[in-house]
Amino acid sequence: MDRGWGLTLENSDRVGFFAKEPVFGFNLSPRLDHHRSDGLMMFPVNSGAGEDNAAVSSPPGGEQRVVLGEVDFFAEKKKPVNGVVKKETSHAETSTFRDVDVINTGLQLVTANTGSDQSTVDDGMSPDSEDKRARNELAQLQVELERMNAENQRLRGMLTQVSNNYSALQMHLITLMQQQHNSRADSTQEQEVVDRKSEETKSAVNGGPIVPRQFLDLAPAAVAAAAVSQMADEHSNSSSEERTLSGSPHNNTELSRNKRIGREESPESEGWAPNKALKLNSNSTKPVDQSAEATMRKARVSVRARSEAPMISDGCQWRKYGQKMAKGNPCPRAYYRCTMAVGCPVRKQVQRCADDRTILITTYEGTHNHPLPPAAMAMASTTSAAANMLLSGSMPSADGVMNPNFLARTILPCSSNMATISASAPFPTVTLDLTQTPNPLQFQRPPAQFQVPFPLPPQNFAPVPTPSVPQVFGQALYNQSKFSGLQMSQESTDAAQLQGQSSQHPQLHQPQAHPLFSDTLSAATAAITADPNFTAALAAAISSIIGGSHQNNTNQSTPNNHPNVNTSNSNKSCSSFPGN
DNA sequence: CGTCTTTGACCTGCGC
DNA sequence: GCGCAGGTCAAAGACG
Repeated sequence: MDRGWGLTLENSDRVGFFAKEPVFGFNLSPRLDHHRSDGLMMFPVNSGAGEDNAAVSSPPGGEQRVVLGEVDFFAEKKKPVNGVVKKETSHAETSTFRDVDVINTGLQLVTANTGSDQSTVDDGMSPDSEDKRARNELAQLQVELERMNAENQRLRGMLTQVSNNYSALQMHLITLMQQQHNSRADSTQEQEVVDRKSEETKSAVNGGPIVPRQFLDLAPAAVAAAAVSQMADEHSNSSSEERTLSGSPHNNTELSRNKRIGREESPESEGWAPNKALKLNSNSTKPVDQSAEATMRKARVSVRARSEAPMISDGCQWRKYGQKMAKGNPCPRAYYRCTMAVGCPVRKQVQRCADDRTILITTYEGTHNHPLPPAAMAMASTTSAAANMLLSGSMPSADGVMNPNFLARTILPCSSNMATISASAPFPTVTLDLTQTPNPLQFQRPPAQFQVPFPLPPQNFAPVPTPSVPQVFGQALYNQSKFSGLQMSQESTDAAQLQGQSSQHPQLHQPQAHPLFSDTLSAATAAITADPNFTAALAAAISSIIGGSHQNNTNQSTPNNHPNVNTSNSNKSCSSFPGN
């Protein structure tokens, strides 16, 4: 190496080539401060500007570059033209070294090139040179593509790991909450009996009615279950005091329902095969995950849309398992369960509205426990987001009283005709009405205080089968040719907005007061649905899905026909349960 | 033959 | 306790 090629690492982020003499017509243009005491010249390649570039490769001719990992060397060369050395443009791009091995590899490439006989180097203008240059660039592009693919794989792996960790942490949190809840249950129960007797005595003395108290559901369920049960309790006519004590109807209901759920969804039972043993084992303690699942199943999302079809296509596979005539509705109600995976707990009920039979009411319940096809993801994620937010938002206030208005504002801050929350139903239900005509004045961003400022989950990646990942509603939009771009762009926009709000408005974290608000994934997804633009897109997509197969439906929301979204405090939506 | 739908029976919660 | 209503099961039939 008479030419003195070498590589110098001055420090961790500074690297350059040095040479004793110009090589192959390249003017390495060392800066004065890069001359070394030993006669070598230092050519830093760590600059973003063009003047500090010092990269060499051969053959000369055209723009040459040597790609060393993240490093992109551009040559500043002087090409003889009619005996005049003409300086061509050069510029540097990324020059951040990450791996010395990569640097060494690149160095070998450079030295190998520079070690070739100069006679083999043409003037860079011949067809061979053009072809070679093109091949070089193609090879470089391929290297870059491989590097990007590797990076993509790495990011996907990280995403999967994060999702798994999130699920594990969530389950751990629920378990801890459960243990803490159970540990306090005994002492609390005794204390509540004392308190109750004290209150009864007080009421008897005052002659006033006994005010129903809000008790935590002492059933072995997560706090979320308690909160939702409270919600149901609040709208029940009977006194919660009786239920809190022994043999309360409500707790019997919970136990019975959980018992049924345990029969249907316990890990021991495969799929929907009945499990008589579990059915009879009414005293068995149900696992925490079953309680959580039971809680999730309580929340429902009802979608009203106009359709002549017996069922809207949401991308999932369903199997009908029952049909009943509901009171007050001449149209039968059909019961479906998801058959895309064995044991998927998601069910839906389909029924036509009694008032307007062109309206199809689809009520979703539960969360898919399996990856969803792209066509099903939009529907799934949105309904699950609504359900999750319903559960997360159904937190008692400091005084223990539920506020349904808070729920309505939280889930769909701008919803009025579009979405309502029925807390009086046996299950907390969010109803998305996609049959309304639009009101452009209502398409404004929701009040900031009702937005949940959490970063968005990376839902644009391949679906990761995490049990708690919101999956229920609306992902039929996802990747369906008409709407994939719509939803993805909306999500990214919302992600940026939400993240920005998160950093700029720390007070918006107030809803995190309850542990379930730490469920950032669901909350974030709920925040997406809280965005009127998203709900509009959702409504448009669902309507279009329906309309796509039934072109005769003209009075429905389309991408150009957004439904209304504003606030409603309606406590009694036109749900799919006319009898309620 | 396997899958899906139909449909009557059964279970459970809740109101009276 | 009884009846009603919602929800589910499971056998039977239909279908490809």
